[in-house]
Amino acid sequence: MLNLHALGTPAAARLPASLSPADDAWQSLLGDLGAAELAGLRELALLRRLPAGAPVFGRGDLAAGLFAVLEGAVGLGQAMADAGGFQLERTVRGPAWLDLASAWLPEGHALDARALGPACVAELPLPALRRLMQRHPLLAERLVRALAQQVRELGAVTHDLMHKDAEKRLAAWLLQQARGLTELRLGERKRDIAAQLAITPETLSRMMRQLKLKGLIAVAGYAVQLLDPAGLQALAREE
Amino acid sequence: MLNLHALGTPAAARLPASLSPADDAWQSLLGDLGAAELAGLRELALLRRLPAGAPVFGRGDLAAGLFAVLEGAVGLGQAMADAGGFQLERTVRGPAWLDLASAWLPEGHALDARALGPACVAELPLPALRRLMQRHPLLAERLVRALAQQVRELGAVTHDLMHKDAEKRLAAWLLQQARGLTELRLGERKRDIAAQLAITPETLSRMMRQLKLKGLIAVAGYAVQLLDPAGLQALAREE
DNA sequence: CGAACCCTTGATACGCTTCAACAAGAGTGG
DNA sequence: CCACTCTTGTTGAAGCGTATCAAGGGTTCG
Repeated sequence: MLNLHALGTPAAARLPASLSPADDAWQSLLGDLGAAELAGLRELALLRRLPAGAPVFGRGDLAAGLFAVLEGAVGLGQAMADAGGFQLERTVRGPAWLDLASAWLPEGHALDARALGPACVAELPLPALRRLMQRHPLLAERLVRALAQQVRELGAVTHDLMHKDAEKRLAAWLLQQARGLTELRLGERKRDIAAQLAITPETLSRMMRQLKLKGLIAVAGYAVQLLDPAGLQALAREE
Repeated sequence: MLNLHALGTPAAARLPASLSPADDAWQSLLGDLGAAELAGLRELALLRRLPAGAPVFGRGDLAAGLFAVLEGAVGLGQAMADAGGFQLERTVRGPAWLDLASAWLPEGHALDARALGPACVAELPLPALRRLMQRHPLLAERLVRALAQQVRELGAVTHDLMHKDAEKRLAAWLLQQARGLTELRLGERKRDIAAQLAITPETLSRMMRQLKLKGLIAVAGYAVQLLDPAGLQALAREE
């Protein structure tokens, strides 16, 4: 959803050279901000560059700040008992918020987070951010808006889980990933896509074949063509 | 979750008589606030007293403010084509927030809302609230906290839908409703409870019988006793 | 080359829904 | 007061959707 600026960043050309590369990320996370707000964010953000597989935070850890993925992808899920395993629940592809909510709550983080590839993660420590919010009401409002956006998205996810079967969810997911184009490249392992759709890899494989047989898509490895976007849309719609 | 203050309101005795009855509601929605913030809220809130079945807002309607249920219960779901039908997705039992998010987003409300019984609903118009937030940063922070709480709860719901079967969800729901007590009264039709658990009424009936046969609960109509809360907890836990 | 992944495919099992029938109130009107 | 109808909850039988288990083929990498 917020990945629009990830590739081209046409706005970057117009920004003064003094701005750090993370500034575009803040723009796409919080919308347009004034120079003062950006400077404040840049000053208080703790940037961490992580290798693939590195943990970002753990379930139950006390959250000292807000977390965002600036580059790369981070997985949210549950670490398994055996050290290597990781039951993925959602992947966050930068730039996007990773955990906006936990810092405000006493329970700490709800899930484990670990880098899926090399990634750059920012943490905004809560006390400092709070002060910045008091000086810049615009920033506070933008945070509220970002939280509202997350509420909306999570609500849509629960709705889909309750009312759409696997095929419908896959159709909707393909359309969302394609963002209007008719061709798309799967950016992660199919088993991870399956995890996000709350189905098994086997079922995902079968559903892909179904859509192929129905002439709605063409699949070649990790490249997918949407042959009939309108048909997919109709399929994805409920009832 | 926030219903704790709904019945006893032991704090009410300590408040000056000048405070409107809605003040306790604001306290339980936003936490302790100063007199100035409360006065501001009381001034800008639009209160509506609704008869059973009255619509509160509709899917797609532009949201002009934040909505909260002060008294009674409001259902969130989808109105059916035939005028009477209503596919319930979640019920909000006052005092609790009904829709904190939509006002900040351009898409409007995500679901239809209608009173399930006689209810009292408050709307906080966004422009006025925004001004109030700028004068009272504490209020802004409390709103952020409330949104974070919703993100947390919705995340838990999706997690449960993905990883828990019907029996586990029912066990968890019973424990949550009982709030530590060992006896509880079902406050709504069983089919509505089933809708919230994303199962059919038939399955709910069968699951209740299952739990009864396992000796975990005793059921008599709408009265339920938790005979073995620890056992329920163990059942509700995943794996 | 083998080893370790990943994806696919098939057979089978299980959970839940759907459909149909029935019992138990609550209201209504004769 | 008794039929009559509506609504709700319960129960059973059958069927659909998805998971699970097991096997095979394709890559990549040591």
